[in-house]
Amino acid sequence: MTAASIRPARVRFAPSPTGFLHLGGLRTALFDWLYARHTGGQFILRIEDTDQKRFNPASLENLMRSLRWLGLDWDEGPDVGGPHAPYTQSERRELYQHYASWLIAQGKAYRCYTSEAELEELRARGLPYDRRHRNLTPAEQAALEAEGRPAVVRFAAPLSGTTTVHDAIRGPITVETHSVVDPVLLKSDGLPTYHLAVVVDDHLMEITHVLRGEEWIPSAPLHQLLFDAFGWEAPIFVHLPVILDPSGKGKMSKRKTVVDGREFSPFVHDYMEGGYLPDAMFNFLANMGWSYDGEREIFTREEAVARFEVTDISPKATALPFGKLDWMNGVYIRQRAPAQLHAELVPYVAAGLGIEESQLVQDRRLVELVPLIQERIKVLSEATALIDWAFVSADQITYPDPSLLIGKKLTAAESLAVLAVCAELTGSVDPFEVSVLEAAFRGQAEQMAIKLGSFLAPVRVALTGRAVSPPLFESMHVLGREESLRRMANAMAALRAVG
RNA sequence: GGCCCUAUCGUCUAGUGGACCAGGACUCAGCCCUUUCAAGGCUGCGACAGGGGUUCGAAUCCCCUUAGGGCUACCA
Repeated sequence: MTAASIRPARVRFAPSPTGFLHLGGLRTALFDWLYARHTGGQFILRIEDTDQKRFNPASLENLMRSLRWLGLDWDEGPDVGGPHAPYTQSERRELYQHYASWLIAQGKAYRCYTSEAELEELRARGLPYDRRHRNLTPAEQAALEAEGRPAVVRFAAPLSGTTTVHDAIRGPITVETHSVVDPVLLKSDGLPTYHLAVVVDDHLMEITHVLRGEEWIPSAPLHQLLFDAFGWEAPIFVHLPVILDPSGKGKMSKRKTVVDGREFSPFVHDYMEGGYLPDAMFNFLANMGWSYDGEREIFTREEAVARFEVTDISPKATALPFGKLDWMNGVYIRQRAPAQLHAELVPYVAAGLGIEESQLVQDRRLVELVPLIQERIKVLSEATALIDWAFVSADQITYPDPSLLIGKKLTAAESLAVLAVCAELTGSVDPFEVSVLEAAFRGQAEQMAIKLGSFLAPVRVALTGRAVSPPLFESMHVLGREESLRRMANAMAALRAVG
């Protein structure tokens, strides 16, 4: 543990509710949470909805649901309240107006009457704002006010010197102060811009560490200048590397993209619905820009909390390795207790089968099937495709390609004979248990001098309709003796029909 | 264009001047195991962007080049 983690940190995740939460945002929230928990501090959720034009009401619910799914619980926030409520910026507008007025009174900010059109003109000529209203005489200002022109409040940034912000990952970042060209603090609609709101709120909410995307680095000097202007101590800045597109080229887009023929979604809810386990996603994301120790990539939440340091985060942008996500999700699925996996699988399988969950929860077949597919699926949503044969009647197993019923190195006649003898065994074994079935079938295969794999192939296809299935004797047991016999009979008929 | 950030296997990463002819993971290939498919085990392919310094010694520090990325709004 380093000196940086001795003090309990107050860390906030401050998304703007303009759309669905994406993986980059979730990673930021995860790091926020990890650091708050590591230091025994607080994790705070704050909603930055100062852009009323882009506000999307659905995004709020999506956001909270996504955070809860990953297990990121917040100590203060819009729904749970806290000592610095409200936690929604649109409900704090008077606060920002007050601080903007204070800045004006101090001569550190001023009202600017430049219209959008005038600004557009400057931009068209490649020029920044020319500070035209920074030093208005009282008479000039009165005249503009009298015209009823809408005004914004701009920061009167210092005109010389350099400004340095300290980034916990990158060290000092220094820029020429004159490059900060009097940014707008208060918009003409009375709401603050991000810059004012973030500084005021981070100070008022006693935030100690600001973790945010590196796209904020360019405006960090402005924020430093604002903290200075207010006479406040700035928090520690931690600019997280951006997450790149899976192709590795460019920032991850906010739409689905296709790479190597596979579709990738940036949205968290697509992974929730796609059958990824929150534990796996947590573990996966924790490896994006941070690493546990260079050797282990699988670790628990507790282990990550114990070890997480903001100064260990890499400054390098990363492309999400989705192949590794799948692998890791598979690892977590295999680690699951069968009973828990069963519970997690029910919604997916019920949906896949098109039946009600209530019809499935008690179904003995699924209970038996879960351990069989546990090491064969990487995401929950793949389960149905592996076991749907167990939930249909014998007649629904058709053999469109009867040649599949022919085992490797066997003729159609031999396969038919295998099926016949297997049906006989199936009908006679007692008790109808996996080990008994296996012993009987093995003995028979040996007697007929057929490799077990080839011997079992016709039976596998007969029972499941496919050449690939969960282990055979267990599958037979799931179906039961009578159902197994029906399917073998049908298969033999299908094979004879082409034979 | 301007300002800023970054640079180790295809990808995610370890590495903070000597223990590195660079370690782990995913992917891929081969072999083993095997009841198909998986899972598991073993082996292999595979990187310090380039050039200058500093130093007895550099992946590690400095500079330049190159490449990628971000920002450049009364959006966040």
